[in-house]
Amino acid sequence: MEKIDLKKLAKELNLSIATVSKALRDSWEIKAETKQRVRDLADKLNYQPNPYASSMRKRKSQTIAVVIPEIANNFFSVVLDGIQVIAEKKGYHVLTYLTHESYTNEIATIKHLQSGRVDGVLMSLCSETADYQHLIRLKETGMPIVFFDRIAEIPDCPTVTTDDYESGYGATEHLLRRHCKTIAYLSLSQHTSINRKRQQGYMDALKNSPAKPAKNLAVHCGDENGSIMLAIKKLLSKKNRPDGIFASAEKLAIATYHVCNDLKLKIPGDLKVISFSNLRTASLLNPSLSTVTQPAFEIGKEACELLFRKIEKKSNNYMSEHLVLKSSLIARGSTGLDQKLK
Amino acid sequence: MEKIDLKKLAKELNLSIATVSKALRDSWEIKAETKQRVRDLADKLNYQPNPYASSMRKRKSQTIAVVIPEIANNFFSVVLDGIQVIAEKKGYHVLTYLTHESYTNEIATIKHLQSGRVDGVLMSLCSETADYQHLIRLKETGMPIVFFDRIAEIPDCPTVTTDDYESGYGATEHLLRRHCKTIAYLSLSQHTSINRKRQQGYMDALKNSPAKPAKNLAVHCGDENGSIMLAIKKLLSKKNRPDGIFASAEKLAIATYHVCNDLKLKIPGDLKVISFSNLRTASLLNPSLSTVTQPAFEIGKEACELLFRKIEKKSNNYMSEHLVLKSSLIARGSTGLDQKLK
DNA sequence: CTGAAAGCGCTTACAG
DNA sequence: CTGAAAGCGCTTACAG
Repeated sequence: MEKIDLKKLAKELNLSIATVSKALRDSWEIKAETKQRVRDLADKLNYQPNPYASSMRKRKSQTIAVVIPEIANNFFSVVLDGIQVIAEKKGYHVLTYLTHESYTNEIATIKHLQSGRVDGVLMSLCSETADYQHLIRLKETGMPIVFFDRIAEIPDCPTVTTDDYESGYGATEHLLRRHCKTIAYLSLSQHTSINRKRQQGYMDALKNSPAKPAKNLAVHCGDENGSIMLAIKKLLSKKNRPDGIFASAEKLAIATYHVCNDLKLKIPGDLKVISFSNLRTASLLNPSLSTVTQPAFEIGKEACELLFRKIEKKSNNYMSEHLVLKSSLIARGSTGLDQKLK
Repeated sequence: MEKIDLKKLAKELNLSIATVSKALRDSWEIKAETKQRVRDLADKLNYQPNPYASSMRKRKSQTIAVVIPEIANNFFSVVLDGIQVIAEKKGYHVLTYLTHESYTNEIATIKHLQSGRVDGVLMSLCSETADYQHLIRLKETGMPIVFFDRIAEIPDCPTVTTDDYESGYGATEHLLRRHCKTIAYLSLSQHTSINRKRQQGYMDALKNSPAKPAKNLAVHCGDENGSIMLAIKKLLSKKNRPDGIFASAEKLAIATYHVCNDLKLKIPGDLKVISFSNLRTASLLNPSLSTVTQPAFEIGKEACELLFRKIEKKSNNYMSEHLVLKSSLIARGSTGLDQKLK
């Protein structure tokens, strides 16, 4: 089956390429009858316009890029789902790039994105990223960029985040109410803006607590499974170990469960656990896991909608928007509250 | 910051566009000194070639499409991870399309893919797909297609699957050994080839069983969460309810856990459960879930590698390859085996 | 209402 | 070793 293009349609119809092109785009310049003939043949021969030719001519690619640290992750895969829904509605295509939490990868990807392959970028920083020069450079080429969750604060770049300070405060308060005296805040990396906010919420909640817990324990475990297990094992093996864990990422909670199994520590008896998490099985774990859950699907949708707003009124140098969505705290068995919530 | 293209580089360097282009592609026609000058300026000005212009000229897009039913799913998101790893290594870009289990969406996506937007397609069928005409048409345009997991059997299209018959047999045998008398095989949809194989394995295992379980119970629950819960609730409310569940998809097992909570049925006491699943938290569930786990990451990698082999020797009409990877059965608490496996 | 022509930013066969 | 020219498949301002 040969590839069919405008030229072939034109020849077959005894029309010029220009006329066929206009007919297919439903131009008012073309009379109805001609449009019909053209469309009929295009349908019959299953004509699909070459997107790259149009892209070049129109200088827009109908494509956006999503740059995320990883994909095999409940949070990011659901965000992506939300993004895809909006992009599809707009007739846009979605290219995905994974940085695998590596700054070097992130730089290479962002640099490539200056090529004009996409009309806009949706992005969540990798944990190593502390410097935003590569992103500022991309932005300065006129590329619309919207950050979500792990954001960079760059002028004119809209962001979608969740109420990280409040969630951090709330989760800590929850542990305090559950009578924890020593609460460890676990995070993967200390550099992200999110982490700063969550940890600040945690610290403020401790400060305001009448109970005055003994210590402010913040442990940065790194990003690798090995280092995470090790850090948590070390933490929980001490004789003055914490009696509460506030995990800022799902994998830290999972690792905590495993370590508790190994060390024969009982959750919630010996240790109460609450975690930022989008696990769909949180309520089925043993014990069910108390979570702070971010609205991942909405984050994806909102971020994508902000991006399209930015793409569509590119010239308009309007204020950038910063959307903050609410996470929800769901108390379950790991903090001693095993009422069956639906 | 203005967009920089070959023309600008050429002007700046007092060279022709052709020379600059060749220098950047390291052509032997260009002398070393010129190459250096060109590269230096390109680096300095952060030149990125317009990919769509090259694509058009070279008639390849350096892009592949991944068409999957959903993304917010442990299996598919890990497969995608594997695909991305290989694609990135090859310098290819990855477009993702979700069919959301809808045949209509699948047809529209596949039709679009005839446009030349991508050089190859990696695909897992949606559950509604029973007719392959749209795929055959795409293949006949010369598009390399590799199917994984939910495959279509189409000449010249390589496939990557797992040993579904054997896994179905093995999981059923496992339930029989755990003294189940009536085993329900739960699936989302009955049309997929995978399902046929798994179910065949299940039925043969029952047939060969000395125990002769009372019934051959295969329940097709549909794809929506509502219909799934309903079907399972109905099944487990009967007084001659099954004492074993073999779930061919993770969400069926999760629904089963929820229904058991509602109906106060104990797993594994009243009901034993084993499920195809890529849940990373299977071992932490209450009770831990016995699983048949597919090597999702490898599936993605292998499928992507097959695709590149196909893309690279397009002319060569070689035999299509059919790769079958092994799933692993991990017995846990939900079938009464709670030894802590690591 | 239709068509010739220029051009999007590249690559490559060919001439010099 | 360098460059002029054609062309990838479209779109669009312009002429008729």
